[in-house]
Amino acid sequence: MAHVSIIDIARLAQVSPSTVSRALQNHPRISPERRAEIVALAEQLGYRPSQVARSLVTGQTHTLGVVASDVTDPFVAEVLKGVEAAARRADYGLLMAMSNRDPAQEIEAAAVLLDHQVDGLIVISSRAPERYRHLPRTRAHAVGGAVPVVLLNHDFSEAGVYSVRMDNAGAASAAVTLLSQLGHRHIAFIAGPGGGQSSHARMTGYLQGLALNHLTPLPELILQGAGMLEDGWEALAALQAMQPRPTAVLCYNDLAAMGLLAAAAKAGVGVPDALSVVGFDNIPLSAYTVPALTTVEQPKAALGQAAVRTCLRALAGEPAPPVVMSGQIILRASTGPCRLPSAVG
Amino acid sequence: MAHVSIIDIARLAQVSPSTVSRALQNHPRISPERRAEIVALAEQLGYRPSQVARSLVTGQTHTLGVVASDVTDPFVAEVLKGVEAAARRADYGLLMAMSNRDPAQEIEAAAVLLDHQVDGLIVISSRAPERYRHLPRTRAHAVGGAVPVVLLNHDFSEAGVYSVRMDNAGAASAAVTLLSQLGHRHIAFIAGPGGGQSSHARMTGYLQGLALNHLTPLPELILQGAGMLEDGWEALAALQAMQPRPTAVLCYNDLAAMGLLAAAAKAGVGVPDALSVVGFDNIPLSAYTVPALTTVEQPKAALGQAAVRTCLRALAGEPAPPVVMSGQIILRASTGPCRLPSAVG
DNA sequence: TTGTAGGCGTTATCAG
DNA sequence: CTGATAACGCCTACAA
Repeated sequence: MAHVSIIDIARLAQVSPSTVSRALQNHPRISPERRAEIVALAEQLGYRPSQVARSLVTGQTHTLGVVASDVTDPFVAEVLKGVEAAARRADYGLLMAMSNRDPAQEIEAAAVLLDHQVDGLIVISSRAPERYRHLPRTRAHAVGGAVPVVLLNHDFSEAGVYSVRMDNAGAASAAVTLLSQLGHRHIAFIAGPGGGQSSHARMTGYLQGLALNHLTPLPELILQGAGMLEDGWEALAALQAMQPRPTAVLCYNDLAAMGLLAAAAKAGVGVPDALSVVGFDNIPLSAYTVPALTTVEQPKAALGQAAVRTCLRALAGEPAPPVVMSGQIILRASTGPCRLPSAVG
Repeated sequence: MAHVSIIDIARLAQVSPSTVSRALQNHPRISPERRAEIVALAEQLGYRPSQVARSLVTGQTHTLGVVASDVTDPFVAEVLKGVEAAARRADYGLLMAMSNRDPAQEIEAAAVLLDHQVDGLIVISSRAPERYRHLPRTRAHAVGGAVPVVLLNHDFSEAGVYSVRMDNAGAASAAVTLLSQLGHRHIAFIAGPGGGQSSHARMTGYLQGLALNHLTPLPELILQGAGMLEDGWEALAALQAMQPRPTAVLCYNDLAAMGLLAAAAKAGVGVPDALSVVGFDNIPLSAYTVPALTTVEQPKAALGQAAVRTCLRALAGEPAPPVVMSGQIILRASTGPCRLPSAVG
C-alpha cells in the first residue's frame, strides 16, 4: 500500500479514474450519490492527492517562494510570519530560502525556488531588485505570463514585478519632527545597509525632516551601519566625539537602537536626558528595553499579508498596484526634551 | 518558448530525449563529445530541468519540510537559519510552515507538507510528538521506507522518528549550581510552556540542581510561563510577594528573562544586587540588555544543522542515532553574589 | 453523467 | 553508447 492513488479508488468503486478525479474536485457534472460514495471511499482509504502529479499537469504547484534576507532579524521574522499565515489561509505552500543579505545568494536562491516551480515569488528586503528583470521566470505550462515577483520593502517598476512597502521616508521625517519638537537641534542618524531601498528612503526622510524643521543637515552627523546590534553599540563613541555633539539619534532600526542603548548604559550616558534615541520597526523587544524605546511602528504582519495578496492577485491576472503602508510613531521612554544648550545658534 | 524542455534540446541536437537526459545527469554511458555538445546546448538555451516532472518519476522532491512553532521567537529563528543553511548546502529545498505553538496546527501543517511530498520532515519544538506515530507518511513511490521525521528539541523513540536536542536538564542544573555558588539559597524558576520537552527538562534540571546543592525545592518558588516576554514582566510582582523572597531567578528562556529585567528596572529592583537573573538560549540580544544577561548558550545553528544531517542520514538508510548537545553558561552582568541575608537557615 | 485516450517533463528499463 | 517505450499520478478534452 505504497500510497493509495486515484486508480485504486476507481477499482474499488468500480468506476473510471476520471470519475474519481471529478468527484474529488467537486466537478459539476457528476451525480451526487456517486460523488458521496467516492468521497467516502477516498476518506476511508486515507487518500491524499499527489501534489506533484497534479502540478505536472496543471503547471501550478500551489506554492509560493519566499527569499528572506535573514530570519534572525526580528523585523524579517515578523513579516515572514505574516506571509506564512496569509499563504496558509490561501492554501499555498511556502518554499523558503535565505539570502543572508547577499545579492548573489539572493539571486541564486530565487533561481532555485523558480526551479521548483513556485507559482509566485516574494522577496523580503531585496538587495538586487534590478536583476529580477533578466531572471528567466517563464512557467512550464503556458498557464499565464511569467512568475510574478513581489518585492517587499523595495520599489521597482517593471513588468511582472510588484511592490509592497512602507512609507519609510515619511516615517523617518516624522521621527525627526518629533525630535525637533522636543527641542533637539543636532540630530544624528545611524544609516542602514547600503543597497536596501528602506535604508535609502529612511536617509532621505531624515534629510527631509531636517529641512522641514529648518535644521541644517550635517554630513558628520551621519554614521554608516548595517542594521545590526553592533552598529549601535559602536556608534556611541563616534557620537560622543562629534562636533557639534548630537543630543538625539535616529536609528535605521530597533536593533541598532538597542545596541546604542546598551552602549549608553555602559558608558553612563543617560537616555533620554543626555541623548534621545529613536528606533524603527517596533519589534516586540523594543518595549522591554531600559528605557523603553521610542520607535516607528511598521505594520509587519500586514506587509507580509499584502505581499501574498498582491502575488495571488497577479497570479489571477487582476491588477495589483504597488502597496504603500504608513508607519506610526510609538512614543516611549527613550526620547525626551533637549536638556543641553546647543552649541550652535 | 514556454520553458525549454529536454525534448527541444533533443530535436536541436538530433538525438533522442533519453540521450539528453543522460548527458545532463552525468550518466556514465555516454560519449564525452556528445555530452559536451548537449550540455553546451542546454546551457545556451537556458534549460532548467523541471523538478516537478523529475519528482513524479523518482518519487523524491529534494525538499525538506520544516514546521516551526514561531519564527518570531529568536531561538527558533536561529535554529531555522541553521536548518536552511544545511539544507541548501545539501541542495535541498525547504518547505516551511508554522504551528503557532498549537498542536492541532502543528499536525495540520505537517500533513500539508507531507502532501507536497517532502522527502523528510523537521519539527522544531513539537507539542504533539506522539501524533507523528499515526500520521500517514508513506511515500508515493516505494523508494524507501516512510518519510523520516526529525524532532528538534524533543525526545521520542519510535520507528522513523528521530531526535536532536540539547541537554536541557544538565544545563538548567548547572545554572542552579552557579547561583548556589554565588550564595543564593532561594532560587525561583519561571517555567516554560507546558507540553514542550525542553520546558519539562529544564524544570527537572532546576530541581536536580537544587538537590545537588542541598537546597530545598519549594513549590511556591515556581512560576508558570510560556517563554514569552510578558511572562517575565508579570513575574516580578509575584517574585516580590514570595515568602521566602528569592534572591535569584532562573528563567525558561532569554525572552522571559528580558521581560523580567525590564520589570525590575521599572520597579527599581537592582539587578544583580537585589536579584540575580539567568536566562536560557543566549539569543543575540541577551548580550545587549542592561545589565547584560547571564544565560545558557544553546548551539542553535548546530542544532539545525544536526537535524538536517540526521534527516538526510535517515533518508540514505544510514543509522541516525539521537543527537544530544550540551549547553554552556555564559556569565554576564545579571548575576552576582547574594547580598541579602536569607530569611531561612 | 461517465468512460477513453492523450499528455504534462523526466527517468529508467529494455533492446539494439 | 544510443534509441524506443513505458511509467509516475493526475487532469481534461473528446467521445459515448
